[in-house]
Amino acid sequence: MPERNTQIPRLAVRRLSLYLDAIRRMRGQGSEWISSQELADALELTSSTVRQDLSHVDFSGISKRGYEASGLEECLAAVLGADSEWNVVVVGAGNLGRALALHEEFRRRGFNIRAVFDSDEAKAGSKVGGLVVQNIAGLAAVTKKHPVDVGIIAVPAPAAQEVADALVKAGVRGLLNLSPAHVLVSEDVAVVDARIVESLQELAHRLVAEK
Amino acid sequence: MPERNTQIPRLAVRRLSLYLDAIRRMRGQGSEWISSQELADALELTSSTVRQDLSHVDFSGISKRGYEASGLEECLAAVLGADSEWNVVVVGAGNLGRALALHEEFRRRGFNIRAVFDSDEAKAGSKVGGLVVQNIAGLAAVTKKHPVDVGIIAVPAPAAQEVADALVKAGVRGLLNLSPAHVLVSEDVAVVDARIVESLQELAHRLVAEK
DNA sequence: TAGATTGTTAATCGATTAACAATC
DNA sequence: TAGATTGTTAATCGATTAACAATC
Repeated sequence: MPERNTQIPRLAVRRLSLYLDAIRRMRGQGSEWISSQELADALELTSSTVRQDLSHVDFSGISKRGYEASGLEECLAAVLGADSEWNVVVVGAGNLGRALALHEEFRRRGFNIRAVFDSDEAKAGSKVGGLVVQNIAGLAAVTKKHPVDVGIIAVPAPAAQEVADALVKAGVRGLLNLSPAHVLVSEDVAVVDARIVESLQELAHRLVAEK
Repeated sequence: MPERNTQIPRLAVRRLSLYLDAIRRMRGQGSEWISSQELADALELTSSTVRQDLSHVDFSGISKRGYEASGLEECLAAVLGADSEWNVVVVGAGNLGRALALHEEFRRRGFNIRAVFDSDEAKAGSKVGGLVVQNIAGLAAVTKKHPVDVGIIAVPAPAAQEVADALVKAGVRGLLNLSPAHVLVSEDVAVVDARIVESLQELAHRLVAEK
């Protein structure tokens, strides 16, 4: 059962996700007990950071042994919603949007792509895996029929804000923004920016600075 | 001319990239002078943060007017390497790898995809845009002929480390890791993790926590 | 038991924000 | 000139790390 009253720091949440992955991998290799030091080594963190992070979830380790792997996995999965199924729509049926809609890793983790939208009439009707690309105008009708948890914004920067507005208006409360644009939303909506272009630019900066 | 002696904090570098984008957009709308407050408003930051960040680059604003837009754009582009052309290879010719290889936004920003690799013999020979997918074994030969600045890791998590090793061995000094795995590299190599899956998981967490 | 590892407090470090003199 | 905005210092805030008593 996750702690409900205190909210977990954003950066800690990110790491909990990494711990969950690492624990699953270690369990696959036969580990039944995992120490904060082992997790730290796998992710290049300090054991202190790991223990601080885990103090935010309601699962206790045991002195001398560490954390019982399957219990911690279950607890982290619950805190992160990784034990649930999520309904996701992708807006933008370009290369990136189609790739994400087909991304096996998402489905494996419970993120189920239910629909793909595009504003381009020429794209409407084309297939992405088992789904038919729909005109963005049909978004509200879809969310009305089946609640959508997350909307992935995979359109060029200039269109990102209007797509965000449309998703929010349709009742979607979680947005993953893959465009480089900053989108403004009301505060009851969660936005995470993927910042792929900025990541490349950060690499370029480091390569420039190195010289 | 960028400051060379003091290194810019990682989070500030990320924001410089956002400022550059915002400035270009504002210039496109006719702005010739831009204040720290305008940039802050566009990105939901404080003007104080913007001024602190800009103090890391060698470009002065002017009291009462703000920053001269074209000059600041040029300066930020230089600091970030956004005024250069970069040679990029993609490893992994799955949905995501192919999408990134074809991503127009990258080319527009000077990140030129020079080759696409995959370990799957069945994929070798297939086309991705104008490029032919090559077997990963040919990586070193390619980097020997033309220096590669950045390698994009677009393979499933279990293969990420060996791909990173291969890229580093081939002399690539910047890695963009799109897999959820943590990769270990020597310290003269820059790695940026895209963390797309973790971003979705963070959204799921917020939706769980909200209830 | 002896020793390893947790959980937690306190210290450190770094990033953000506030404040304001300088100045155009 | 008067007022707006920078550049920078100091204060605050938050995140990471160190340290260690508790304990299995």
